[in-house]
Parts: sequence; C-alpha cells; structure tokens
Amino acid sequence: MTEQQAIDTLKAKGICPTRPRVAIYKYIQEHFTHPNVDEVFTHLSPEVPTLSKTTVYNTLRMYAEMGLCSMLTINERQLVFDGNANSHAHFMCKVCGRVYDVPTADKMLEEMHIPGHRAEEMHLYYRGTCQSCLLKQERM
Amino acid sequence: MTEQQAIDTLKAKGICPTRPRVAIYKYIQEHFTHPNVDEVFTHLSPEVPTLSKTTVYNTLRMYAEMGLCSMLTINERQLVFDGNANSHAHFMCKVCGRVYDVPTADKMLEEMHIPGHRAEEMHLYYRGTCQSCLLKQERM
DNA sequence: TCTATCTCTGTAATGATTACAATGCAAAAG
DNA sequence: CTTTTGCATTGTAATCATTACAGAGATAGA
Repeated sequence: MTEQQAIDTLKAKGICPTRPRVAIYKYIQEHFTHPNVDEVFTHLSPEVPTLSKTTVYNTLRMYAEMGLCSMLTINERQLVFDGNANSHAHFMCKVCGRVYDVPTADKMLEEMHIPGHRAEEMHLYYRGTCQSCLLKQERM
Repeated sequence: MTEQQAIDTLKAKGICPTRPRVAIYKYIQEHFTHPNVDEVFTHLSPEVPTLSKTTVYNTLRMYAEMGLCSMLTINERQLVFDGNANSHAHFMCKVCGRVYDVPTADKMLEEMHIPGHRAEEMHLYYRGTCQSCLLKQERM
C-alpha cells in the first residue's frame, strides 16, 4: 500500500487525509496482525513523532465506524483491530493471546437475518489453544 | 430453579456449594438477561449481605471456565454473563446496550473445525440497533 | 475440639480507555 | 500570500472495570 493509495481511500470516504490518519491507515493495511492501540502507537511513533495515543484511539474507532477496519472485542482485556475487510472469523489463543484469522467456508453467515433488529456487524470467533501452544505443552 | 437444584448442580461439578456460590448460580439461571457483575452483585446484596464484588467476579469466571455459564465480550466496556448453555447467538444494541438472544438455525456452527488449533469456545454475535431503539428513532 | 484447607471479603492497585481544554494545522476565501 | 475558520491533534487527568493480595472466616475431617 503506497502513501497515495491510503490518501485516496481516505478521501473517497470523505476523511481529511492528515499525517497521523494516513500513517494509521497504512499501518493497519500492511499489518493484518490484529494489533491493539499500543502496538499501532509504538510502531508509528518514530515515523510520526508527535503522535498521541488518543489520536490512535479516535482514528481507529472512526475507521471502524466507517467500515475501513473492524474492532474486535475477542480479547477481554483490550480492543484489537483488523484492517482486513474480507469476511472471516477469528481464533484467539487463551495461552499466548494471539489472534488468528479463520477463513469462513461460505457467505452464509453474512446473510443471516435477525428478525426485528437491524444488524450492522457480524462477528464469529473461537477461543482455545493455538497449535503453537499445544506443541509447547506436549514438550513439557 | 430451587435452591436444592442449584446445590446439586454445583456438587455434580465438584464445586463446594457455599452460600454466595449458590446464590450466584441461581441468579444467572433465573435471569437470562445477560447481566454484568455489577447487576448480579446489586441484586444479591440484600439476600447475601456480606457478598463482595470480588467474589462475584471470581465465581462467574470459574463458572465460565467450567462450562456452567458463558462470559461474553460483546460489550466493549464490560463483561456480561449468560447462564443459558444452549447454543445460540447474541445481538447487542449499540444504542441501548441491551443484549438479546438470537436462536441459531442449526448446529452447523458448533461442528466447525479450526485446522491446527484446539477451539474450546465458539461465539457468534451481531451489533446494530434493536427493534425498540429503531422505533424510538422513527418517532423523532 | 483442633487443624488444615478452602472461601470470602475489602481495600488498594492496575491499566485500558475516555474527557477535555489548549494548541496546531489545513484548506478555502480574500 | 495572508487571513480566517473550523476541524484535528496533543497531553494530561479522570474514569472505571477488573484484578491482586492479604487477612478474616467458614468448613470438614480427625
């Protein structure tokens, strides 16, 4: 993702492409690692020295509300963000805390209808022990 | 749910059926309203005057780990608990914060397999605006 | 009754998130 | 190019859900 692509996407959504916003958008598009606010802040600080954590919070929340990313509450202790807009589920390891993507077999889930209510977001996730942590446990 | 039923269930799981624990278990079985810790604490305080909030946290977390209830992170600000063990999805209204149950059409979701990892919990939920809040908005 | 163990309680600490007021910046108008 | 106006950003302080911990209490078996 080039700087220009990020700027164009933000402009297309009617978002003023300021320096912090472009950097944050670029970061979540280049790192599908489900970062939390602190990770985004820490990684971008050198590049945008005046960046504040409040801005990271505000910006990511805005992106989530506008559909530019999704905000996951899979981790009970902190929010994490996912720049990958394709429909997919998540798996969180209770041991190491990592969040993995899980491809969903089909589009069925998206079409589910909740009678009466207006659903705006759908989330499917799993919690358990990831392969890497299972292997570590076996060795002990 | 009678007191005795609650005691029997706890004993069957190897949990010492103390007064706070029985009261908490009984409460979540009688109130499928997705209460948070504060609600459980406030409602049970008159009945169990020495109850402490820490005990509510510890007990509900234990129940969740032992499969006696589930702990939902659907609300980004606080945990809520669901004593209904039957497989179902949830809908959270972004306006009023209420959490509704959504019956899942079939058992398909439960059988999903995550290659490599060991999944222990599955959660499916939606966020949006509930019927009641939609109606209120229309009136304005 | 005594003792060992498990529970519970209350306070204090933690830490993620948000509120807010002051400052800075960007783009349009002049 | 400068001014102006409104939006964005910053940093600090506050909030508040959750957890840690240590002392007090209850329980069951000997």
